[in-house]
Amino acid sequence: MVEDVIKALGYATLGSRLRRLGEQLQTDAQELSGALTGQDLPSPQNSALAALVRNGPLSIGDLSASLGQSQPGVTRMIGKMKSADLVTAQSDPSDGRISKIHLTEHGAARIAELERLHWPAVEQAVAALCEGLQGSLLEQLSQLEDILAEKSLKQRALEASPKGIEQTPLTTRTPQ
Amino acid sequence: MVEDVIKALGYATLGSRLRRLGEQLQTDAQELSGALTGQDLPSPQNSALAALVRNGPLSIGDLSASLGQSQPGVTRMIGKMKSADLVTAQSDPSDGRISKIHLTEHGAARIAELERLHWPAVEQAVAALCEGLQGSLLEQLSQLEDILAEKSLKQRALEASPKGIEQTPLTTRTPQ
DNA sequence: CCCATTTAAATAACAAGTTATATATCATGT
DNA sequence: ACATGATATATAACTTGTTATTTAAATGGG
Repeated sequence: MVEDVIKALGYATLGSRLRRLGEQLQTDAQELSGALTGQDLPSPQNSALAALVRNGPLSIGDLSASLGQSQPGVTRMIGKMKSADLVTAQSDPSDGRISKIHLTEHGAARIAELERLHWPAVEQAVAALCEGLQGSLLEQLSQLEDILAEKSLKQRALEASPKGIEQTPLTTRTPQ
Repeated sequence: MVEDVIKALGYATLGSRLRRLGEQLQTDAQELSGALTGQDLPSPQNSALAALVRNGPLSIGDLSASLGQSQPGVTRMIGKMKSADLVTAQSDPSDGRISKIHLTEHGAARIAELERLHWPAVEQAVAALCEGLQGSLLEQLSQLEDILAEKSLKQRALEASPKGIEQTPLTTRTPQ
């Protein structure tokens, strides 16, 4: 058994640790979603859909700010979402540089499904995961890592509520 | 002003949020390190060097477990570190499949510098950042995001201790 | 009115992670 | 002792993030 260096170094490697845990959570959440809806939506596209349904059509720049990631990254993601017929771009009549991203009918339908099945389930499962966390950030991260290592998010969620999961509409939620 | 969707959605997008914050912290820490040592070491290679100086020569597999990332990822990173003359590979005499990764003289020297300047500074700066965090995981993350947005890790660290920063050797630290 | 600057998005090149698969060596059972 | 299976690493292809640069459109000063 080798030690977990990232964990052992504490604050010196907090960035790597957050990133590592975040990647795992994203993967786990996507798996859970796949099990629930039968379809697979890449995790970053989830947030983009949420941004659009919450705020209406947005420019690439607004999406970039809203998701907290670089403009070229958003441009590429939107390109994929266009190919998947989730969104379309319409250039702004009052400013030709701006490309407003709209949901397609298919995209809106997909969101309805996500709101019914995916989003509340993931939120509930992750909230349950975090329920008992206590102490400093490092301590809470260790607890979270241990919990996740023991049993996957998907397993937990499916055991906790194998059938329907009630919904809280994402559109009306306020930032915390 | 557009809202921060990842933040607004709370537990539903915790994975993305951890990842995003982790990436920022890694970048910030690398910048701080650059300012202190004049050299730039990619953040993941830092952890690999730490693993090697703490545990001695390790196989690719051990490194993979120790860093908590996939074997092919480690193989590629070690390839870059070989090119940078930080490590060398020696195949294990008792098992030809195993490739033991050793520090080069240059790698060891580099680590000595990191132990003197980089690692304690980053640890101290990040610890200071996290000092006042309170509440649930989401609350602590929000606080951390706000603190970092206000002033970069590098700025803080250089202001707090513009000259020398005392060291606590990484090799003798115990996992928390 | 036109040139210079600014701004929005697109493109290119790179980094660092992933999974799936191939290759090479070791271990084992008959 | 050799064929079979297991294990360690390497390779390939992909994802998703980044920065730097290019292109196209809008704005503003002279």
